Amino acid sequence: MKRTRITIKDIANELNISASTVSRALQDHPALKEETKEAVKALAKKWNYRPNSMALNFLRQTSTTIAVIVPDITSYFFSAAVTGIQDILVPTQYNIMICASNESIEEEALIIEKLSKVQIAGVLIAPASTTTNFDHIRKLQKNNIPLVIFDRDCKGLEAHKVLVDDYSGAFEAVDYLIKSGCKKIAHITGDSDLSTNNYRLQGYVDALKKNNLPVLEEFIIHTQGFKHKDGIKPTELLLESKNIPDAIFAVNDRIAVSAMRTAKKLNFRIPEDISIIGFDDEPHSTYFTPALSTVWQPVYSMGMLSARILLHDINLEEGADLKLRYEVFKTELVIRGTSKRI
Amino acid sequence: MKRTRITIKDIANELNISASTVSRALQDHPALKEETKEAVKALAKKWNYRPNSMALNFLRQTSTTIAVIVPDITSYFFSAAVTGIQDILVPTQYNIMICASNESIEEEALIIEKLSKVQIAGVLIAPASTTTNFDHIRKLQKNNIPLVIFDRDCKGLEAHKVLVDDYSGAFEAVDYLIKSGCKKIAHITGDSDLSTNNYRLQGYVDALKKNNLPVLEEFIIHTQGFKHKDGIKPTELLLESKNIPDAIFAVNDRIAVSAMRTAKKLNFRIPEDISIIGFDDEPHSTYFTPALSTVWQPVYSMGMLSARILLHDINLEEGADLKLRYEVFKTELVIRGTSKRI
DNA sequence: CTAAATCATGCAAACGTTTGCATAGAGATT
DNA sequence: AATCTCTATGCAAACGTTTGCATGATTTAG
Repeated sequence: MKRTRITIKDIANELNISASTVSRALQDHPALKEETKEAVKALAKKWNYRPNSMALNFLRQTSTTIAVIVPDITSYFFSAAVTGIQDILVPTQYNIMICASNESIEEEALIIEKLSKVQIAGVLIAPASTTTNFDHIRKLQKNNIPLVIFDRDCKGLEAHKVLVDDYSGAFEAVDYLIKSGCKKIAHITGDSDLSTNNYRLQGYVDALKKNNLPVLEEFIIHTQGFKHKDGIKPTELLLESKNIPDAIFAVNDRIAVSAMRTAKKLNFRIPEDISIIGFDDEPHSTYFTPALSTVWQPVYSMGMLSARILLHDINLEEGADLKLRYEVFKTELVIRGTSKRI
Repeated sequence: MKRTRITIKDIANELNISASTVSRALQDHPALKEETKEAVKALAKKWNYRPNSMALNFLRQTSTTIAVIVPDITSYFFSAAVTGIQDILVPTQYNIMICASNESIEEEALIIEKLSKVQIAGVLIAPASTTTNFDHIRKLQKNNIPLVIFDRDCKGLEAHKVLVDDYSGAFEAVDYLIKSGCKKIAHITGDSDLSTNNYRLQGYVDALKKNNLPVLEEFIIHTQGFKHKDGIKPTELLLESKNIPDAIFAVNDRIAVSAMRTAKKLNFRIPEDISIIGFDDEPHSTYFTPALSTVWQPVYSMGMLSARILLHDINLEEGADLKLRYEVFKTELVIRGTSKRI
């Protein structure tokens, strides 16, 4: 009981005309008699004719699939970005293929390898935190596949980029902490291979410097992952040391949240004894007690703009000269309960 | 500077043999001379030949794309399920296309409409909460596209189904609350069109009955969405009424979390004055104070099994008789700080 | 030494659609 | 009546690969 789809030939046979006429009729070709067009369209509708997309792809040698590569779809941050991408792409003819690299450059390279087998129309990528070598990404460019890099920068790689101003986001947060009376501000940062982490770290350092506060190595703690559990040890380290900080600026909300819980367990009052500010503004961050102060990122807009830029690139005529876009979104400081009011 | 991919014909020309021989050489056809095969393979490698997947798809009239339709990729629950699906599908030849219905039957139907234009190998779907009519899903079946429904049941639709035992998950949670001394247990439930909500409600009701507690209509509050904000009003309603409950069993963690915050704002102590149990066990639920008691669902396993069942169905030989799978996963009650110890 | 069997390879069709070019028929112009 | 110009349609190639069948060359058997 194998389904055989209606083809253009079936319609042609039924109406005793050629396949080309049917094809043209369905495209409203001006050279055709109105009568013929109508007959074709009527039968096509009656028989529920659907063009065979695989024949089309084959003919044109391009597919209508756009790939999105993100480090982790489980995190709110990337799933919100993907939502933005979808909201732009769904109304178009393009379909979206979402791939997760699990923060691993190896998996990322494997994904690109697999994608290069199926032809794709374009790629949106937020590189893995371990991606320091861009050969696999360059391979896409060599194959003339339109590409947009978002959220995380690939220094030295020329491509469309849509980023967030992590530096000034971090700077503002730390500057606020200082203005609210904190003098010993620690920073829990992540993998130093990652551009976003570095920009945030730099913002932290510069805010201290600007306010004539010392930059202490013991106050900068590196952690590996982005998950809640990765915030526990660093916080214990800070709060059980001799030189206890009066504020923690965490690289993201998850770390901030577990710093909060760890501080509470160690009987610190928030924000009286220790202020905490995160980064991301995940939806549940408001619901903690006290509610988390954090840095909001326009992640949905970032997804949308990335998708728009990619679409534009894909639809560029052959010869047109390509102008690389470099877009940076501003963050917003959201002060809630884990930091003192100015 | 348009890239022209190496084709089988290019190799054939270079070696002065026919395209068919090249094709067979690459497939290790036994009738070919070892010598020829090696020459072909060597050149294919040297020239970095990649089979044209669109030609293949066209020839076979099937694609290697599997679609996953979920109500919302932003929620931890579905993104974790998708991760399970990916972990099964990525090592195969299949590619995954993820689509979000935004809990809307209209968008869901639109997605299926769009998907039926591109041929797809199979579909995994967690239906939207508003999906009460299954015509669009049946259309897939009519087109002989393998299908697995997961997480949410479509009563009356015959298909592979992979679900979670919401009923007993809810029953156990409420039974626990009663055993811990609660006598006036309220339930914040969701959209009554949704199978999972109904099973949870039924489990709640039956647990009360089994323990000879009255089922009070005023203790069953319906809310529309699944987001944090949807839990505020219902909780206020409950805690500001004349008959104040001593426990709230919430339909999911997000609602539970906002019930928690609302209760705290109204100066209830948790769990002394009011116990709270959620459903889902999202990663951040542990990090609230007190940590949220909840019902864990094996969502990752559910995703994996769904993908495995779909793969099996896709690879079924033409005539083989199809046996519909109906799998139900057990939940696990996770008692933390928002409920009293027994 | 001829016929049969085996081996290695080529030919051509098929998948569905589009599109440049050709052409049949009708009407208009000389 | 011969030529020209439209108008409406058909023909055939192209996209890359696979595969059943045919075929030429070589080896083996009788």
